[in-house]
Amino acid sequence: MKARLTERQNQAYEFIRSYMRTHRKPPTLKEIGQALGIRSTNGVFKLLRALETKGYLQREPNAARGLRLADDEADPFALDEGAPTLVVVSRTASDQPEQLRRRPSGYLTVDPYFLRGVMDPETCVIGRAGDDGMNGDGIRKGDFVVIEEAPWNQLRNGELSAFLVGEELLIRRFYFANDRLHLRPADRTYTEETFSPADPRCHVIGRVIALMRRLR
Amino acid sequence: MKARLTERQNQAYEFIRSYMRTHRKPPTLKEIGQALGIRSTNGVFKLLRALETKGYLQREPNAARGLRLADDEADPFALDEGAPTLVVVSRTASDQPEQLRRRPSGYLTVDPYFLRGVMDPETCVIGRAGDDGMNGDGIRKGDFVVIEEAPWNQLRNGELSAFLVGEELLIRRFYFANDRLHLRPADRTYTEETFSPADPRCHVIGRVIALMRRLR
DNA sequence: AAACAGGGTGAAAAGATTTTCACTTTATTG
DNA sequence: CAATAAAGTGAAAATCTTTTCACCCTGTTT
Repeated sequence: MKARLTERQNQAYEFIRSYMRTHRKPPTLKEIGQALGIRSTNGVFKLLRALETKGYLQREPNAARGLRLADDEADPFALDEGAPTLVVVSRTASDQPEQLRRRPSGYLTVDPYFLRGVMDPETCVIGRAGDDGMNGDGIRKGDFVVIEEAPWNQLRNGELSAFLVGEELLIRRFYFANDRLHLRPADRTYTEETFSPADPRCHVIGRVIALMRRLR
Repeated sequence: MKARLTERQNQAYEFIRSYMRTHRKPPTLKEIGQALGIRSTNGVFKLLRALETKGYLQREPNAARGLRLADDEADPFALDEGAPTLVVVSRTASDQPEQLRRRPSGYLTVDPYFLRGVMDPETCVIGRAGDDGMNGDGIRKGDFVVIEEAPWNQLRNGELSAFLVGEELLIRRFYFANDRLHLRPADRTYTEETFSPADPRCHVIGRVIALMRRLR
């Protein structure tokens, strides 16, 4: 059982964790000090040493940002308590669409409210809109889209859907006509593309059921 | 579309990626050099600069381990321990803006990734865009917006912000000029409104930092 | 042939970061 | 009360890291 943390130590610990989440790397002593209002790096140094001896932190001596949380091995899927965590697929996965989930670029937690109607959250992935072709529908390049995986013959005409074409994840309205898949953009500056269902250049991922965007 | 990587650049990129997985932080130039057999940090430096201009990497100048994979948006480390749950404010709260949180119409879980830069998730609430005044910026009526609460004098000019005006939650760009608050829509069909800072008809909630939309 | 991009070497300069030192404050405790 | 632990201040020293400079080598392009 780990030793109890003092209020101040807990603040430091919490800051480090939240910093690591957003920055993908540990903070420097100075950054921690700024966040907690400590002017001397030595003040921070002592806090960290305390956290280390209490077993909350591991430090790598003399290394810049040489911090690591002692218990950060958690499986992202293990802690679903209501909110499922979905794979964010990486753009470099386009060469092997079958292995979308194999090379995740990250994970995002999504409120179940946005997964309404989905039988199994495991059938969903998150991607990022690759262009501005759906600007007219309020979807911008870079937006995170929650996609329920589905083969093309399960998509309804006009349904907002996601496709892997070339290196890009395209969001389009899907139509099936004349034995061909039609990907219709909402913007006139983008042209409608059509593919035969068997065309390997176009991989259908599924329907888009939600959208998230970070604004800063 | 991203430029192709050379063999060497790809090796560097892959090393950085695998290093980050195991170490939970980016490597130093020296560490990269050791892994690839490059004796001069300058050799590594040039590789990184190439990766940056080709869009595979982002660098933070002069910062130790100031690397970040461009294709690595959400948290790859899963330090998760439950995403914060925020209050969704009800539209009927407009009569008593001070008590926004008192009458929640619901709760939503938000991944910490979308709260970047927010010190305390408790300072955030969620509202729903009351009109289409920001259609031009890809925000539609009914969208869920995550708002970091802030008084008007802490908002920067041009910052996407949220206001309670009448019965509606308005999303607008905020400008302060001539001693008045200007709420500027992105759509011509809506007119810019201005208020004196003391005007009780306009209640400033804060800045909009993220957006979520259910699409079915 | 000259010009250029990709990759490197070595060394040095410029910054960033971590550690150490000496001393202070506040609250708690035997 | 004197002793101790937690938390800090300020400054300086010791290390790390990133950046810049000057040059070298090898293909490919012009």
